[in-house]
Amino acid sequence: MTSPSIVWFRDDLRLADNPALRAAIDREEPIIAVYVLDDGSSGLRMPGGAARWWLHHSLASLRERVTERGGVFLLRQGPTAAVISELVAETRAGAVFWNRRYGGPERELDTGIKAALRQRGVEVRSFAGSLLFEPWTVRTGSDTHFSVFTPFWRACLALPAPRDPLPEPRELHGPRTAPASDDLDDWQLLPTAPDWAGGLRETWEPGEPAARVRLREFLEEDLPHYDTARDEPAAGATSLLSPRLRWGELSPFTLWHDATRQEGAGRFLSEIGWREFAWHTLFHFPQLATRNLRREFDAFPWPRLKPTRLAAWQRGETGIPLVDAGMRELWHTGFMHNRVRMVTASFLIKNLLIDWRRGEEWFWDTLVDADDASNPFNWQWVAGSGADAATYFRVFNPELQAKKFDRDGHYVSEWARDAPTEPIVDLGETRKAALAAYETMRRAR
DNA sequence: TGAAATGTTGGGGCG
DNA sequence: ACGCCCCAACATTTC
Repeated sequence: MTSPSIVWFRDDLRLADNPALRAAIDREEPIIAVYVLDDGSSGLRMPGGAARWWLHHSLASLRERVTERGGVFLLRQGPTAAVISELVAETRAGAVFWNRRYGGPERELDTGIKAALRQRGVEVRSFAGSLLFEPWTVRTGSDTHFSVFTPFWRACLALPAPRDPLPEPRELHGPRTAPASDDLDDWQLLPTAPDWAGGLRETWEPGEPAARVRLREFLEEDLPHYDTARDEPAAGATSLLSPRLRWGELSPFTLWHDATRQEGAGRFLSEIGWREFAWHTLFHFPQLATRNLRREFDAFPWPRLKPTRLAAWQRGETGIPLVDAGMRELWHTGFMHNRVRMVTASFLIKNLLIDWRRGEEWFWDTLVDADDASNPFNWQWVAGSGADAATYFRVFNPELQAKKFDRDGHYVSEWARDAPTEPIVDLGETRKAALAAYETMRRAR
């Protein structure tokens, strides 16, 4: 009589360095891998359109890899807690393992599931797989959490080094008869009418093997001049690993292990540090996507939304070349170079005076790498309302930014060749209006 | 992980 | 040779 182990996959769509999967292997019972597509009833934020496209293909890749190794990979849809509970009953599973999540609704859900299963005598264990440093382990001298990045990251680096990554299993043994699974196509994660995913297909190959290829390539070819070239959107020198980390195709432990062995990786690793900082911030402030972290920004006098301006920004029709290039890269590829993200975000917030939440929602729907922490965190960083944020009066001038970081215009001509050239707003005047609005907010305190 | 305004300095043209 | 002015180039302050 067997009592299978369930490995519940979530934001960790990989075989290598997967501690939950490792624990199941060590338990030496048949393994049932499962991914649950929640129907939204649990308060979780559903992935946006581009993210669903990625999820589909990453799941397809992982399922194939599990199957190749003799395992089973199930797809189930419904309210998460009920789905897991039913699966345990149906398979008479003796254990459920997963890697931890750090968002508010996710933690609440996972805690409840853990308690309920344990009450039924099921072994439940969760593991650290998605963050190098778990939020409750990084504390200031006065036992609070950090609100400034530099001391935060210094404190992380002073902790015991992240563990070595775990090897990828060669074989997985499933139960004699596989439980039923949904058909991935029935989940309708891919866009159909219209199919707008052509640019995504041209740009990306989701899945763990391609993630590993890109990591190798980045470390060998791009990391040596990451410090300078990373700021130039046409240089192609950024890692492009953000969606790999978002979906867990690549473990941060693997990244850490490989990068720290190379000279001059400090800058890149500190970018990984910003990802950690964003997740820690979300852990301590679960409403990050909807509420200003700095409450004084609640008094910011956002004018009534002008939908045509928001639409012009979304479509890359602002008449500002670097902004339009960025927004078109985003629409086409599901990705935008980091510096251009800052410029387009600054333009929406400070030149169009549109609430950062509208921008956050658009990026959520169009980015393949948007996650619950980094996306709202970075929007609040630009808005000035976030943790260790840019002060509001730091307004990017997209023309100057283009001059500094896209001197030859390669990026703009790649993405905004036929974009309008008449700016919808005057950069100088709108900058002044934004500073005045900021001043109004400060006086309102 | 800003930009613009304002201040300072120093070389060169010129009377 | 000198003072004056102009203005780049850089530094500092302010938003």
